[in-house]
Amino acid sequence: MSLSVEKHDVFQAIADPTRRKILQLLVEKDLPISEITLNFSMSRTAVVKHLHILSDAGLVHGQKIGREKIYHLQAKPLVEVKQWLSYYEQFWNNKLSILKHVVENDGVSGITRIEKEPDK
Amino acid sequence: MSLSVEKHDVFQAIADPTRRKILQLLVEKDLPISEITLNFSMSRTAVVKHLHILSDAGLVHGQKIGREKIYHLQAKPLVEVKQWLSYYEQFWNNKLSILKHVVENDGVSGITRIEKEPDK
DNA sequence: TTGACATGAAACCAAAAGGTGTTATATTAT
DNA sequence: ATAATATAACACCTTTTGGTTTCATGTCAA
Repeated sequence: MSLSVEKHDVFQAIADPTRRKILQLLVEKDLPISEITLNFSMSRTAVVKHLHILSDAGLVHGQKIGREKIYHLQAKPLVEVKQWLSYYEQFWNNKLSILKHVVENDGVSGITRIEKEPDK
Repeated sequence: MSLSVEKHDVFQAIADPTRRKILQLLVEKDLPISEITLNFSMSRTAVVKHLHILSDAGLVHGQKIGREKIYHLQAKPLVEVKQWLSYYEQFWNNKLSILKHVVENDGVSGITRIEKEPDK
């Protein structure tokens, strides 16, 4: 009953290009299913399925108004992805962070020549 | 032939929990396939398939040393996800950013009561 | 009230995903 | 040389995905 039942995983929800495009469309403004569908070359039914997946992940919310169902973007669940990413950020930012992490965790293999190797 | 042929999409690569766990394992240290497999209850062949997908996305790199193939984490491709996310960050950070965006893009529907509503 | 519109819901389908097991090959330790 | 190890390469299987079409239902406008 809570706001985040999330039957579908956020990571899986954003994995599909079509769904990412839907999110992008909803950034500009809320849209009914029919208008969302206009932006794709697939059937309305297919779009609806994507909307359901996005909805299950908590990324959009559809509200029925009259005969239309207006979808609205809800970006909050993306925080989970953001947090997951932030953990890995140190591994592409600079090699010193990697060294630090390796030393702290006694990992050794693979880190052969760290010496120089200019950033990037 | 370039370093980023990326047959597989990064978004799709990180969508699977098993693959995310593999990345996590490789954070600590480089590992051969056999050792990676020890962490899962699936066959080595299945793990190898996940490694291929991660490799196609540029997230790991396997180097054959002797009879072992040592896999190494390469976080850089995650930057793409980070950038994609940063675009949406404004929509969960504070409502003022949303208002700003809406005004700039003439989107109107859906933004009903922005007035107060304390940050978070 | 009647037709057009917007969505809901169901049945169906091909292809991709995620697994399995078997067999072959290269490498290392004895 | 030989056995054990580590991986590669297949063939095969089941479930999930992403899509389709068809039909039913609720709502709005004339």
